[in-house]
Amino acid sequence: MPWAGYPKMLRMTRRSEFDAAFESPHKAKDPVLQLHARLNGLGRPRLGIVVGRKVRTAPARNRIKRLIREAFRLNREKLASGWDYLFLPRKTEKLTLAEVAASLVKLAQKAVPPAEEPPKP
RNA sequence: CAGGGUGGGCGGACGGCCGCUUCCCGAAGAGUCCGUCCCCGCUCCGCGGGGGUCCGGCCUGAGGGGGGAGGAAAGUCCGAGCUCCACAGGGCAGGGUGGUCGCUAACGGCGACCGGGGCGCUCCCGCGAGGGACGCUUCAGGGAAAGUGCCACAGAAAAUACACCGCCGACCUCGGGGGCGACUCCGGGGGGCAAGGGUGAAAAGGUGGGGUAAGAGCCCACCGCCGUCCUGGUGACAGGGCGGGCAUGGCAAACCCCACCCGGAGAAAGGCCAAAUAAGACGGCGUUUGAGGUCGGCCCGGCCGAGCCGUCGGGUAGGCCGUUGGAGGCGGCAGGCAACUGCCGUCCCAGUUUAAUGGCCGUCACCGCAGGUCCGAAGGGAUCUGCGGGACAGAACUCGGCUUACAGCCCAUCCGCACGU
RNA sequence: GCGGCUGUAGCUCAACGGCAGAGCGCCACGUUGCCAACGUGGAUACUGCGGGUUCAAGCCCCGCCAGUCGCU
Repeated sequence: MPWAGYPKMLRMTRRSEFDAAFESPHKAKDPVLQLHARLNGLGRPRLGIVVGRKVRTAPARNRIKRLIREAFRLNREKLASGWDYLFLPRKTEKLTLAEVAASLVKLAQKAVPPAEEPPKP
């Protein structure tokens, strides 16, 4: 069983990090999610989530974030290290973990060019 | 019985796997950062350099243990604590509250009481107007004889009352008739009246009688109202006696008046550390004859006070504290109608910051629908199987309320043998 | 966290507390061979929602909802 934790070092926490990810050219989207990916030079992947006020209530926003976090956590093996992954939800109602996970993996592979994957330190 | 009303409570449980956050313990490890220890130098406080890693702290951390959303955490509508503004002073302006008494840290909250309004196949009294009892319900409920303003349309008239239809023909007068005459009859005018009609949300007390030409508080009785005194009550008020023929329409959630309350800003408060630009340019005001500040406006007084304001240009926007033990929860006893309070015992119960408290699965319980079986006279109930469902909503300094949202369940009480079956 | 403003016909806006209106748009008819323009007539609103005050509320008061703009 691979270690599937989600500590703070795997999260994006700065305003500047989010702004940089939005400026990145590596983008992909499908009906469920939208992804902005960016090289972070840290040798590990990091996750950022933005759920707008369009989703009215706080519990609904939390639900979306939790599902995306869970999908990220369980599928980290399939993601390229050294990248920041900023996700935005496009579908906001009746989400399931399975569809979020499928979308997340697919978009990550689509947005990140395999050649640019940095060597492990 | 179903189904409702009112008040109160709960807001799924258990297990498996994988995670998040915080606190504590901590095998072991590393750096040589700080303290400490040793040596050396300098002008003996101290400072600088070198070294050791025994001890303490910091750092990393296998593993173990404890805690981890709500009744509304929400809206931000009130009230406080707390922090800063030197103290939080006076007046104006502004805002808020509004029956009384109490509770409270405080409140626009809560409790009890008082007083209005509305409703009743209800009851009692009265010829009647109406009064009383009971039950339910509702009220932002100070002041309208300080002032100002408004009251559309309709209507004759809307607050100095008034006279369209109408009623009267006592008094004055004109015309006509009858009678010898005293006088009398008819019609009109001046005039008298406000009972009836009609309008309106509202028509200037009401009912019954007397009275009159007709009428009218004109007079009387009762009901209502006003004034005054007495009694009871802390009080709002209540009850009673006496007096007055009745004045005082409504609106203050219109301006306003009265009483009481309110200094401002808010944890992005505020404090500390680190990092970074620059001692930037131009313009204006000012240094004891005082700029500016004292986070809403004006004035006065007091205080601080040498810088302040505008435009352009540039830099940083990271960490720690505040930050969770409190008007605190639970239980018992006592006081009070109650809100609530006192005493004793006991418990420690989130502390995040792109923001934790979760994800998936299973079992049970719950609810709805469909079908079967059983019980009952029936409405229904019990049980089994299958399918579906699980609300409103996420702490962000902390409390007390208010308001709003909410699947389903439980308890108490009331309506309901029926106008649902 | 603190504060302001707005909500009325399909759209943009009016309305001393007294019967909710204007412009554009829409519909019908006329005009034209047809269309546009023009002319005539007409429809369209539980004034965001729920209460209250008042004889009477779009307007006054209270509570919600939605939108929008600021400050730090």
